[in-house]
Amino acid sequence: MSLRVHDATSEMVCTENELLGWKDFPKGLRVLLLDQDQNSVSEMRSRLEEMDYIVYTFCNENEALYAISSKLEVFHVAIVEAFHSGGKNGSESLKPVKESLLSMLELHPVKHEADNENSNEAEPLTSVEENQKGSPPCYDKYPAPSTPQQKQGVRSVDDADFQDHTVLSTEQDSGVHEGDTKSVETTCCDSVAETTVLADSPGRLEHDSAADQKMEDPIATCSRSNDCPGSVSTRSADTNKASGLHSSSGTKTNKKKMKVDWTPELHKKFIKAVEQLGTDQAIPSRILELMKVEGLTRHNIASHLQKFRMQQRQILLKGDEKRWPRPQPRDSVQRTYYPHKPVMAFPTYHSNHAPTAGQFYLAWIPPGSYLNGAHTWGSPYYPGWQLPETWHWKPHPGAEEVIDKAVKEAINKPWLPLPLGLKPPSTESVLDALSKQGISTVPPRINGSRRPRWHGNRLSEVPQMEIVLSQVHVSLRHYR
DNA sequence: GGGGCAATAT
DNA sequence: CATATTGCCC
Repeated sequence: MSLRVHDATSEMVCTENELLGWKDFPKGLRVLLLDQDQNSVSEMRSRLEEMDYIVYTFCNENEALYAISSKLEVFHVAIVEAFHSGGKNGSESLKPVKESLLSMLELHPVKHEADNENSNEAEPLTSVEENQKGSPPCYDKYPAPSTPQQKQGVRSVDDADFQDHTVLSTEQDSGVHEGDTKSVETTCCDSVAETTVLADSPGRLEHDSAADQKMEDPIATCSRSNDCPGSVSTRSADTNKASGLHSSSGTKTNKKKMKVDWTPELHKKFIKAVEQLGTDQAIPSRILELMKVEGLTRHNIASHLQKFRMQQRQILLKGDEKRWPRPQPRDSVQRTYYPHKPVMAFPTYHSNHAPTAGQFYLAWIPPGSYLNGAHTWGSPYYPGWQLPETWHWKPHPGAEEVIDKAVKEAINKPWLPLPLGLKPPSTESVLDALSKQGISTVPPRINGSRRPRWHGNRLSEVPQMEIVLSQVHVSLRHYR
């Protein structure tokens, strides 16, 4: 997916004029609409829907960020209202949103003029600066994948008439390169001449020549700096599994552990595997075998998983933090401009990039999981986990207590560590409650020698599903 | 041995 | 400083 972020500066998310410019986008454009103001959301939504766009509304960044980060939905356009009304300037307050858009949607911010001359990004970025007030950010005229890469980068422009446009754009590989890539490119910093070169299936030879890197290569990214000339790139079909390793037999220089470059493509595979596995099954070893990326070790995945989980948590925390703003340092230049700086993000358009149903896979809690406890598991925010065509996020959680939300968050996302300040219920109380609920399948280990420990907010060494489901019941009582 | 976490390294 | 690696504990 590709999108741009466009900061505008009207109080409302979008003025009449601005909306007019949006009318010519293709039908079915998937719009993420984020605005705290319920009325604005409603109005915007109806307007957009009149234009035959598919609108997903969010009144809280947390949810929007989650939707983005967990890739619940593929959005073409994001219209985001900055929530901070004072203090920070727009770009600062929007940071989490932008960051999420960037990182989770795999946009690659590049310094303004730092156009790396010869490095072909795996996912070329196109950036179009939007200067004209009120006009829709130009749409790149449906750039085809063949479009030569344009100026890359992220622009943040503050012009005099209070337009703060941040235009991000990239092209995501529209093709669903379905699991063909089964090797990981690792890089090491000393000269490793022994590169395993294998011809891949479609008659194309992949090699390590940095100068000859093709941008459509899913995982060929070379470090901009030339300090890593010896990038080992292996590629193989499913059949030859050990093909990448055989070279190590003779060469000792290759023994060194090579740093795994988690390219967006690799990360995508990772995400895919994680999604496919679900929360309780998303463990390194399974992810590893699902990714089928040659050369990737379980440790690599474990590490990446760790980072990924932390990012997930960060996103959630940032969302809550913003809902509970703390006093801003009275510093420096108070922007007397419009306090709200809405952000619009929209993609370059691929006529052949109609989102497919497969992209709507729910990230962490696949539908059909936890069938028994679906009713208890379901969050008010994710009613029924329907297909995105039919569901919409609950517009507004209301003026809920922050603590309540934190609790719900913890319950709904038990795979995440508990937020700071929220302690899990004591093991005893959980066990007690479980037994009172007639859940007798849990204690096999518990009755044994060792007593379960808390990992994050779930018990270990008990059947995951049971404890997770049970905890939904238990926690509601005991957290409060 | 594997998962998770934290320290360490780059 | 972010990210990947390594080590340690269970």
